[in-house]
Amino acid sequence: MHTPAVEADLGWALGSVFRGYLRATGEALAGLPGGPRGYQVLTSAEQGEPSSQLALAHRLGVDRTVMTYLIDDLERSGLVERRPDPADRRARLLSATAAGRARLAEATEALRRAEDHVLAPLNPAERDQLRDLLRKLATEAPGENACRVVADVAALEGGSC
Amino acid sequence: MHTPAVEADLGWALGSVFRGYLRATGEALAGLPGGPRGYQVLTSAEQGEPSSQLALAHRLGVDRTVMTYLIDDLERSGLVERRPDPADRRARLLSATAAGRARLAEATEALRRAEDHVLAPLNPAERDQLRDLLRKLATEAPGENACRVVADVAALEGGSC
DNA sequence: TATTGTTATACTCTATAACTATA
DNA sequence: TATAGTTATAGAGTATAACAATA
Repeated sequence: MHTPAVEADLGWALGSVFRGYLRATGEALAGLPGGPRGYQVLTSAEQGEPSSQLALAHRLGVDRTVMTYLIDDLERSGLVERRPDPADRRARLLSATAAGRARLAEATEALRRAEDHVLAPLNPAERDQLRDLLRKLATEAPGENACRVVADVAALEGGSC
Repeated sequence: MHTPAVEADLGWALGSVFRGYLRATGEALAGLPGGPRGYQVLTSAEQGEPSSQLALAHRLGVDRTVMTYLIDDLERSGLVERRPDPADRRARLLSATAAGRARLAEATEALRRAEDHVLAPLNPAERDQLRDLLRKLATEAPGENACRVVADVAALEGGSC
């Protein structure tokens, strides 16, 4: 065959695209603490979503300790603020500062250009297709959001989480 | 808006899908040295592609030192063999052993089931679409295969690598 | 007793630098 | 001199465990 087997592997393609995305956005988000992850935290903070650090950590697929470090860096840079949640004083409410909102706007624009670069081989219709398919997969993936992450082979073989 | 901003981010979707893929395949390929990466190396070795470790490392997006460790583990498990290339005795030719080919066949089947699990939210047509789009993106990405990986903002802004 | 967040620690993965052997 | 591969070392990123505060 002409196409080597590795190039036909879904995992290879996925990893390859992901690396390309991280490289492009790493340049676009240079200086923003946490890179793409920091951007996502900043986005969430700016939205003022009433989610705890723990809930946000789950959505972003990171450990809660990693979330602490991420927010530490963003707070040190004056982009976000932590306040105790009046309703549950164990939890912290995250909010973006004025500087954070400004930085987010810049980052969003830089990110848009970087994504255009990454998606360059696809035409506009294909780009929309890819975004839709990935979003669908990410939001409806079994075990990712619907269920909690459990490394259970039986569940994997089963079907409904 | 109802859909929180993070879920609309391409990077979030890509990372989320990639994590789900790694988790599912991590279970499917349990015991195979190197996991998905080891599978890709084994695949390449079985194909008998006349590529050096260095060339393979580039295709897989890893450092050449990582490739050494990967092959070390696969060789220790008796799945692949290294032989000096007669044409260039600095280089090594990789080949799969009988055990390696058998293990690859098992792994391929396990991987197929894991991918079905990961792609469960998509219908058959959508799965094909996603595979095609990712493959197109991975093989035609600027700076990934066509050009060498260089962290050059000017090139990024430019267009042709 | 369970949970949120933090800290300290350890581990894994990956990259850097120096080396050998070939070219 | 440059390149393929290896090794040792260092670094980034991540997870584990113990702790404080609160529920």
